[in-house]
Amino acid sequence: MHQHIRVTAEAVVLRYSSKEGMMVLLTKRTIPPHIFKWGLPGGFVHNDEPLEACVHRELKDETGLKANYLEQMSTWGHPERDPRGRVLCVAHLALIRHSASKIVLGMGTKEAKWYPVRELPVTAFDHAEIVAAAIEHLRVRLHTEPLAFEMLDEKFPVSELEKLYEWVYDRSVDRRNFQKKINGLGLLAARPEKLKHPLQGRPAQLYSFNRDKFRELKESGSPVEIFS
Amino acid sequence: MHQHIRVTAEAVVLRYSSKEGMMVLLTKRTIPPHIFKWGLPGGFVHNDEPLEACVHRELKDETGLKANYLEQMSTWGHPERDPRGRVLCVAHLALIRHSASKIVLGMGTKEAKWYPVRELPVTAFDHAEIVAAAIEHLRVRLHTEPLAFEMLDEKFPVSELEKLYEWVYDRSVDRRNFQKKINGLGLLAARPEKLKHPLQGRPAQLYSFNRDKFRELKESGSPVEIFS
DNA sequence: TCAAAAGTGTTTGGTGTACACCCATGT
DNA sequence: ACATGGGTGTACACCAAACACTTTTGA
Repeated sequence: MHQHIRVTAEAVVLRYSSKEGMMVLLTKRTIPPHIFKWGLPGGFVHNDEPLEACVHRELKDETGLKANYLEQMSTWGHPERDPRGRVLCVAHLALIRHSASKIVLGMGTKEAKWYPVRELPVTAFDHAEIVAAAIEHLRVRLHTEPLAFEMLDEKFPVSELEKLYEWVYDRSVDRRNFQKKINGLGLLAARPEKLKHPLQGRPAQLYSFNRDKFRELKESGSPVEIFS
Repeated sequence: MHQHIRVTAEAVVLRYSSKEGMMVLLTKRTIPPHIFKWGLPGGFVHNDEPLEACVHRELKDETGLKANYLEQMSTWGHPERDPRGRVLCVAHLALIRHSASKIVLGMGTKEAKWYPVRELPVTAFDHAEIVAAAIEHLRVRLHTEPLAFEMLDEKFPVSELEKLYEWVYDRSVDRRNFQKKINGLGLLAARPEKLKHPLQGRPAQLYSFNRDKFRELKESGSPVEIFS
């Protein structure tokens, strides 16, 4: 008996801004099956290509974007998930900064668009499920891994970080306690400058993520809990 | 260009006992590549077979065992990981009770054996890495998921549960605090009987895991932390 | 001067952690 | 009686949670 299984690598690419919330990158299918529905960027893996390389390549081709962070998430292998036959999907989680998320379509490329994660259009295959799984994955990872900083600008006000966490965990957080906790860990480094021209209100102090400090904490044994 | 990628589903099958610690099930390869080295149970996925079904089938065929718990873990896709060509491995974590872990070889089946996780023999492919990843996976999951109970007998003394956690997190835990924490959650139900014929010392109270209570806690919103 | 967001400190309750003695059994 | 593991309670420290007023800016 000969095995015939095809494999795709796809990515749930997320960006966040306090204004629009969490958004996911989708591309419009131009061929059947599921023609004209929206799906995850990705595609068939080349024979000699690592999975992550495939995601990067397809993402570049389809949208011109470069993920700031990429990790494998889960593999979707239900035999009936694709009407064309057996197609395995190795799903990835990709994060990108809002400021670097402008889509540039290549020649003859399908349409691509950012959609609010909580207001998806009609999606192809099991891709809506995969997006949901990605958010669940984020929920687990954000407690202990500094993935939030992969979505924020290099310099950001604390409130932006806080709102990201509020979005992911879908609850409000006390500003003062949040700041205290984060400062207690020493993971943020204050920048000399402040946020220029806020839309309203007092300009916020800008911070950047102290990656070295995080590594240090992590290696010092005790588990690091960024957010509870 | 035609895609030619083969796919295997394999499992890191674990059992635990306080006497021997965590052990992993390995099978001895009888054909090249890596002939005579030890590898994970598993094999090529049938065209119309779900991934988990494949793991169950191969496990049954190769060792006569039935996993008590099975979940997908990660997919290993490096192009050079198998000298025969491109072979993707969808790795799973499987748990089994020590009392149900006696290997029964089928006809003409390869040799299979339990090995202490921290004293592996010479392994095939990247399987040693996959075992390490499984332990790491357990470490993350055991904080919040009741997977420990999938490895213990239906009825068990608290000390057995405690020692399992001590093994996984590789540190000692205060008996009294552990008991208090677990009882506080109400996840254990005392059984009327006590452990018969302990090797030494006072017979321990037996408990069983209260799955309904766990579900209830989980659904009541706040995240359940079984162990910190 | 008003609206909007940012910055800051104290109190309190709950929980993780450290710690020591007695109990039940087999030998 | 002794060795071995099982069962239990208390004190302390720390951290998470609740909570309100002042400051800085643009309009």
